[in-house]
Amino acid sequence: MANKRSTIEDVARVAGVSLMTVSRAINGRPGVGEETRRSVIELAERMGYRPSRVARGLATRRTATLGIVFPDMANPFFAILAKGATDIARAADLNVFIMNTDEDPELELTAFDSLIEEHIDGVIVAASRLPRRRLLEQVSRFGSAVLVNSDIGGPGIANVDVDDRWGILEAVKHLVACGRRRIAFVAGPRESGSARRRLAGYRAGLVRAGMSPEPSLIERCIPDIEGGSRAAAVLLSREPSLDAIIAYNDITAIGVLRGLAESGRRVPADVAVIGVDDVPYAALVRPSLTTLKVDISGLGRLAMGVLLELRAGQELAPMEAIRPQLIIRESA
Amino acid sequence: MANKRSTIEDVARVAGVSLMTVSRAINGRPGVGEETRRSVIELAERMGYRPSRVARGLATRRTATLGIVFPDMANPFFAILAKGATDIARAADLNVFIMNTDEDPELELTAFDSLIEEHIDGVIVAASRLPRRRLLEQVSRFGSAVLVNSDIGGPGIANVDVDDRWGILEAVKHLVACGRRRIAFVAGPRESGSARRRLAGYRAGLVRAGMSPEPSLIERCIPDIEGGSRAAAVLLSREPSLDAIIAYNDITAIGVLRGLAESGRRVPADVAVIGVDDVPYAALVRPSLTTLKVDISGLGRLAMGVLLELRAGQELAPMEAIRPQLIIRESA
DNA sequence: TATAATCGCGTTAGCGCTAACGTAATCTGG
DNA sequence: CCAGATTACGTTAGCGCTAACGCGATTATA
Repeated sequence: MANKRSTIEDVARVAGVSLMTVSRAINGRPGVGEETRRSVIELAERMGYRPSRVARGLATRRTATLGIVFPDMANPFFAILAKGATDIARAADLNVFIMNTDEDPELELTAFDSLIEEHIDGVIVAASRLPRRRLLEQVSRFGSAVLVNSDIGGPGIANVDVDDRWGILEAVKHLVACGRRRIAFVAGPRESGSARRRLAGYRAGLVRAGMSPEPSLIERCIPDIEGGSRAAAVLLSREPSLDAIIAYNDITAIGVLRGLAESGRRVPADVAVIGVDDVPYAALVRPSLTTLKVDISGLGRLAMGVLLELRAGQELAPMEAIRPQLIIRESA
Repeated sequence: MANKRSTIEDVARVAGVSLMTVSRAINGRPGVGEETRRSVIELAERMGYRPSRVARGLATRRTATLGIVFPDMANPFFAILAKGATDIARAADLNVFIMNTDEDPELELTAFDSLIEEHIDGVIVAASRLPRRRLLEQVSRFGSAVLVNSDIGGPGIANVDVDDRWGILEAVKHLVACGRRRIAFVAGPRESGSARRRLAGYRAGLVRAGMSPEPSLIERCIPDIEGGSRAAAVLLSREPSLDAIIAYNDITAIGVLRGLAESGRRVPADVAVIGVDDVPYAALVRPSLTTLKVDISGLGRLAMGVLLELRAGQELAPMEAIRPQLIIRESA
């Protein structure tokens, strides 16, 4: 096996032309006659010739490879993001290294080092665990970079975001339109940027509806089922009159559903519930969950599209944002 | 930004030694004095020098990069598999290209071409959509390859499998031990290799328990909730006395639960149900689902481990298999 | 003490490709 | 009909690194 691969020189020799003619023919560059080009391409194909991207990378100082750095591809959010991004990259004949950092800043740094060693042309970073300064320093090492859900800028750096604030604002608007007046919010972890933006959306939504956000209607929690369930119980004991709960995400919202059921509240008759993410189970629980769906794949495609523009030299890439969509099901 | 990266030559010049001394020092190879080595490494670090894997790859004809090819990383199975595999690769300081084929044989072929162009050292392939001959032909282009859940062999090719047959056999054994005697099987799609192996396990399990597999207790279906629900109804109408159902996977099993509920059967009192996969939702449904769990991450780690051995020249890699584990919950 | 083995380093020659320039043949236009 | 532009190639010089070999100085061995 592995019968030595043929090189551009082999092709040139057999074709009876120079290296450059083959190179130009293969890469569709001018400077070769149509007939020569066709025959060279055909010969190359017959010989099973495949250009070495490694050699090409060395010669051109562009590798036609990119990198994506995020915490964990076992998390569907990142998996789908990467899928969307690589779909676009593939269409442009670019390969991409996907690096998991396991939420570990040290591993994230070695990932960046590794990508530098691979001489990649650009990088997409989502949910970095590095402090702002360090992150900026790292992404600046690359020719171009796109940051997802971050507001760090600089030359050759673009941003692509989910408009969480806008989404929750829509959710509040929907609940108000349904006649809900005591709307609570389960806020998720304090450190999370998205949690912060969602909370801001909640507050802005209430204000816009002529209400004022009350601290007693806001409860933080660990973003899992148990956390959601407990948060619901806490909110209910503090504000028995509440008639709607918006949760940090769907998992939390499912917990909220449990908590409400255990307290004897009916959903949506007594209390409406809205989650965020539209995870697959959201449609399966009883009652099925009304939720804010983000087109994650679209987010990935957008990020990669912006990166390609950046790579091509279109320096100006303003911040792009993707708006969630309210999926109305039984719970609200 | 992108202030020109320093090369090995820069380091050598500043250090006042030759290129090779730097190369040897950096790569931990013999032929340099301890003192020189330390000072060179320290200088390289201070200068922010990172060796170019591209140049190194050209010079050594080994790229220290690998590839993984599968249909869809938005599918958690593949995402987790890739995660496990890349964890191991990272520990060995290898980078990996992850290629999605979108279930498209054409795209799979271009993925292989692309990986050849990248000159990767080895590849892991899962759920190829290529005919056996073509797949063998493709993976033979690489120095080493590991196939997941396939039985294609050859020089430099190893296999890593989930022992589906054994798993279902265990499930049958468990049901028999619980006193079930009319065990049905929802078989999933006919084309799937895993479906075939699971069916074989079901038959073998019955035989081993002294029963004989009856066609009326086997029903194929589309592997989604609707399909599972319908299959349960069909089985029930054909064999009202059945007291257990093993489903192709958890999604199907959840459908089966629905179907049984709609027919007024209680689970597990009247009918026991077992799924396969242990998807997160399996623990959330009512009753919670007894299922066969596969350590997918372990499968990925195993695959990558075998690939690394192959790459290192340990030619002999017999077929390795991972056995599912029966997670006993309420449904059985 | 002579000889071989070892150590610590340097030099040379590529790996496979392309950028940049060179050159002969053909074309174009006034 | 001839200068200048254009076309269709070829040649040369690297990209950044390492394999392989070279070579003097030190150390072990007979």
